[in-house]
Amino acid sequence: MAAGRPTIADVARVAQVSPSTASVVFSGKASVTDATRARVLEAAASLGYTGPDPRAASLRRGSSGIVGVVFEEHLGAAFRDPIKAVMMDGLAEGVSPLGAGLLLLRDDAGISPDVDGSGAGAAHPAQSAPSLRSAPVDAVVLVGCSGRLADSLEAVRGRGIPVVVIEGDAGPGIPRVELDNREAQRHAARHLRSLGHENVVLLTLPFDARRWRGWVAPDDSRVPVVDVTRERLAGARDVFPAARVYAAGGSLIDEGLAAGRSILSDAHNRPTAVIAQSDLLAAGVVRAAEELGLSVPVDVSVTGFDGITVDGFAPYELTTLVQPAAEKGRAAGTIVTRMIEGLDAASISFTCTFRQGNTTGPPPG
Amino acid sequence: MAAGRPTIADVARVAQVSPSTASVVFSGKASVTDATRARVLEAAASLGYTGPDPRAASLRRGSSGIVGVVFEEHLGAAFRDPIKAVMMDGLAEGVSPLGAGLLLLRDDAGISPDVDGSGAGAAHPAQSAPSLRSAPVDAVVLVGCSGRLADSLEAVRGRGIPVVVIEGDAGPGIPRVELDNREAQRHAARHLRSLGHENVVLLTLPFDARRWRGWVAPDDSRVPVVDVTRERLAGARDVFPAARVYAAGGSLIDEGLAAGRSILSDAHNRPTAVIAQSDLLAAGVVRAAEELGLSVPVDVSVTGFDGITVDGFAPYELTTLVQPAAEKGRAAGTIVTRMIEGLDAASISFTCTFRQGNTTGPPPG
DNA sequence: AGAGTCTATCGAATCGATTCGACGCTGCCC
DNA sequence: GGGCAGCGTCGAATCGATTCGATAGACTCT
Repeated sequence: MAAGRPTIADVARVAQVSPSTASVVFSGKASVTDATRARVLEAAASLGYTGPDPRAASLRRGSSGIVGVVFEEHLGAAFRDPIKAVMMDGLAEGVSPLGAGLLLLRDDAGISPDVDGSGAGAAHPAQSAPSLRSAPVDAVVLVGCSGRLADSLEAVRGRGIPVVVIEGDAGPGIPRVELDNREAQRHAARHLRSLGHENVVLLTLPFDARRWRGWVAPDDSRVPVVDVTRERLAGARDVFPAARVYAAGGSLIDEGLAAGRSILSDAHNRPTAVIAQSDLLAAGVVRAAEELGLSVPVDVSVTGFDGITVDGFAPYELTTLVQPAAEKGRAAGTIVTRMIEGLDAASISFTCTFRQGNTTGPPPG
Repeated sequence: MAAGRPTIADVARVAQVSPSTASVVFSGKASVTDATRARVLEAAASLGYTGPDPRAASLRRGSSGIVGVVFEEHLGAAFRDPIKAVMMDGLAEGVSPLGAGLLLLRDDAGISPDVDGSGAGAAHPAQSAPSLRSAPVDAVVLVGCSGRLADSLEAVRGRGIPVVVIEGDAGPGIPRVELDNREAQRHAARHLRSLGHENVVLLTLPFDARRWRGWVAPDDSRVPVVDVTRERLAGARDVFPAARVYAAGGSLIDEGLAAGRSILSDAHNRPTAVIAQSDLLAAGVVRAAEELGLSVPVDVSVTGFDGITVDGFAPYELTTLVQPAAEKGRAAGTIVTRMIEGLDAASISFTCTFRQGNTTGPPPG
């Protein structure tokens, strides 16, 4: 009689109700007599029916309850960044009114869909990467997207799916969740200048996906393609236009430590302050200073960026710019929620809060 | 003419082919004349058709290309654990032959589906949490699941969806990806004993979801409900049955630091070695020792667990048990892939590698 | 008591694509 | 030249649930 899994039609038949009624029992979209409900539930139990097939439901309803989150890097790398982790938490919360799950996607997708047109031979199955195109998402959130995947994005938008970008630019018409990176970094720089610092080094996040590290020569015209790096760098230069620049290979204490050694080891040309573009980098610089027998903030001042709790960094408390990471995620969630509901939503910009810790002070001597 | 988004039928009509042919052009499942393909593609372009609707496709094909990953904690918390982050990377790789994305789900779902039966008044829309039941997944991976959500799990299995558990027990018949936690921890303990240690303290991961911290009295009969904690504890006790036990509130350097202060501060009853259940905890204990003017490994030995690179911990190199985190994830991916293909797959157990660092040595005196 | 208002249930259409078997056509080979 | 193989295309059935409008019956209000 029944082949394969039971369907709601089978349940309806056994319970002697119409499929519509059975459906309603599971969705709760209309009222049903207790007796009817009981009969349907009983029938479902006897058949081993465990609820409506999500695939069929999402086709009919036109929505899947899934929000895609696109990263530009290895998933593992994304999760190791504390800011992104917190942001994901906020995002999960922000989309929860949709009853939505988060679908993780890497940004390397977007290869054109037409496969080999070779006539002869068995066509290879052509492994499809998990792609924006083929994912049943109700909305998409791009995290620091790098601008390629433009075609996938176009396809998604063509399907009428809302898209939001967090800290990045995905072209006109796509709402963004932004941070006042430049203004905030300027604030920290002014703080240092008002303390009397003049010889300052800027320690930046990676300039591009290649993540090379080292001094950036003054005549080097390379501009960071990573938005965050570029904006924070600009903010620091607003105050210290001539400051030397050192690029780190990533946001890690160990990267900051290595960079700090390079930056601070030359006693002749040692800066009195280092402006780091992340708290982890800053923590590394502080470690490097310790190693070299320098005292923070007496011999050298260090500022961070992010406002996270650096695990294992106590009793230091970084002078830093606290960014509302969870709020950023939540806002992205709220925006896509609004867009799904047909309301159109504008970009939103968040502001960092300057927090004075114990890693900055007047320059020595 | 056309209302709403164009469908493949519209494209077919414009291209003057049958829907089946148009479908084939996009899926590549059969061969098509170049001319025909071109006509279809052109028609699609002119209509703004960006490819098949994933919802419809997944209904018909019976699979969505999505693997659900269920965590027992806040998403953010999960990502901050380096082991989980690496494991996710491996998992992403392991499921990539499916062309699958990873759907993040929290474990708090599974509330019964029958909503309020109140007759009067407008029924509240009853926000549905993103749930295992309602997610269009082809397979499910449980990460350290805590055993509730048994009902959701039952529903999923009832639908014939493969389930795998990483480090946990989800009942009989569910394949597991395991680690030789007990054996590995025993190895580390024996290493310490062979060095001559006798007064050892065990610093554990949380016992349960409440995450209380502090000494566990010898007569305390509480058994950790968390598998990992329990097994590693058992392994250490195999060698040091009488060792004192201190539970941490989480796997963090700061937790290890706080615990380390408690454990090491009493000069009268100071252990000569601490067996920590994670590298981050161990790093914290080393920091605590430093703070107290103790030298590691001269005054006190410390072992960790996991084999991660603790950011900012150099030049120390923990004596620890290296677990193949990425392989664990990849194996889970492989298993669900096999199960989806109808092959049945057995549980798999991984082995940790003992790595001698510079944080263990003979006891003082 | 009659008219009006709910309420529970039902039927049938619909969501959009995929797929399998059939069919005609071209070209090859003996 | 006739039969056979193979390839490209088509039709029609199917995946499983949701939802809208209709209907019949029960209840309320004056």
